Parts: sequence; C-alpha cells; structure tokens
Amino acid sequence: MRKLGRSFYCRDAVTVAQALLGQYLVHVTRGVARGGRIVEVEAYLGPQDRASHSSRGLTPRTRVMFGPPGHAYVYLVYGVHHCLNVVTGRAGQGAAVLLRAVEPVRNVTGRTQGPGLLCRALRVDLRHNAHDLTGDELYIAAPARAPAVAIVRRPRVGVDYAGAWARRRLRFYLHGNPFVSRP
DNA sequence: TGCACGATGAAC
DNA sequence: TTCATCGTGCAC
Repeated sequence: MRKLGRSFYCRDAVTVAQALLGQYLVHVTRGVARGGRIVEVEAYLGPQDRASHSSRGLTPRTRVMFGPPGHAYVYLVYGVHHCLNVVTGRAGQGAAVLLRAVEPVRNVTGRTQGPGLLCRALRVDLRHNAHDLTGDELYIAAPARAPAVAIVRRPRVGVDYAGAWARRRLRFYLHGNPFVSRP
C-alpha cells in the first residue's frame, strides 16, 4: 500500500472522486489500523454548487473546505451522524469529495454503507476535522494491486434543495459492489 | 439570543 | 413516513 500524497488531492473534485474509488481509507487509533476500500463518493464543486456547504461562503464551518487540499472536512448531520470529506483542488476553491461507503477490509465492525455508518465503523468524528490526510493517523492509500473498476455516475443523495445542481451526476460508485449505500 | 434546517439512519 | 438531536448560519 502506498499512501496518497498531496498532489493526488490537488485536482478537481470530479477527477479526485473517481480516482478515490478502489483506494483504501485507513484510520489508526491506539495502534489499531482500521481500513476499508472506498466504493462510493460524491463530488462537491465549490461555492457555485448549491448542494455544497461551501455555497454559503467562507464561514467557521466551511473554513476547512476553503483550505488546502488533502485535509479532512468532517461535519455533523442531523445532530446524529458524522460525514467525512476530503478537500480537493486548490486552497480557496471550496471543493471536496464526500466518502459515502467503504467495503470492510481490516478491523472494521458494523456496517459501512452510508456516510454516517462509514464514520461510525472507522471511528471518525469531529475531532478529525481539518486533519491532514498525508499524516500517519488518518489517510488514504493505494492498494498493491488495483483491479480495473466499472464506475457508475448518478445524481447525489439528499440534495433535492439544490435545484439544477441536484440533477448533476456527481455521485460515483463501483458497479455491482454490495457495499454501495443506495445502488 | 432564538430558530429553522439539514450531504442520515433506523424504526414504525 | 416519522423521528432523533445539535451545530450552523441567519434573522431579529
């Protein structure tokens, strides 16, 4: 496994989103490494994207999204679940990719099909907000052998309020993978 | 200072 | 279809 470096994230969100499929998300806590294969993601493009949190502009919460790429943007939804994003593009752009589902690979208990379940299973919460993904605690790595993958494009989930942006096909997942949240 | 509202998941 | 539950952003 080879950890993804900064340059991986310094690309547009759509490119990074698709490139993330099949990569391994790893979280090391107290010597225990938990890992899952990323099978479903969504791209959020920036302030112009009405479905993106960054469409509100630079606020205390979106500060991380507008920061340098390769960092984790973690937030709480519905006061209950956490969602993990990776910041992409250039600093100031406000783009990110939401990790929606992983396939359990190592030391993962519980379900992982959905952004909230993924965070629970991999023990990711608000403490990881702004965390540098090129570090040794929470990172993404390329598997030794990456099989060819068929990618499906669909509209994003739960963003009906975003008008035309809700219809953009910015959700990507691995075709036929049983760990996708909503095939 | 108050309030409406979620990039969800689970129960009914 | 309803609800849990709380941080955020914006109105007052």
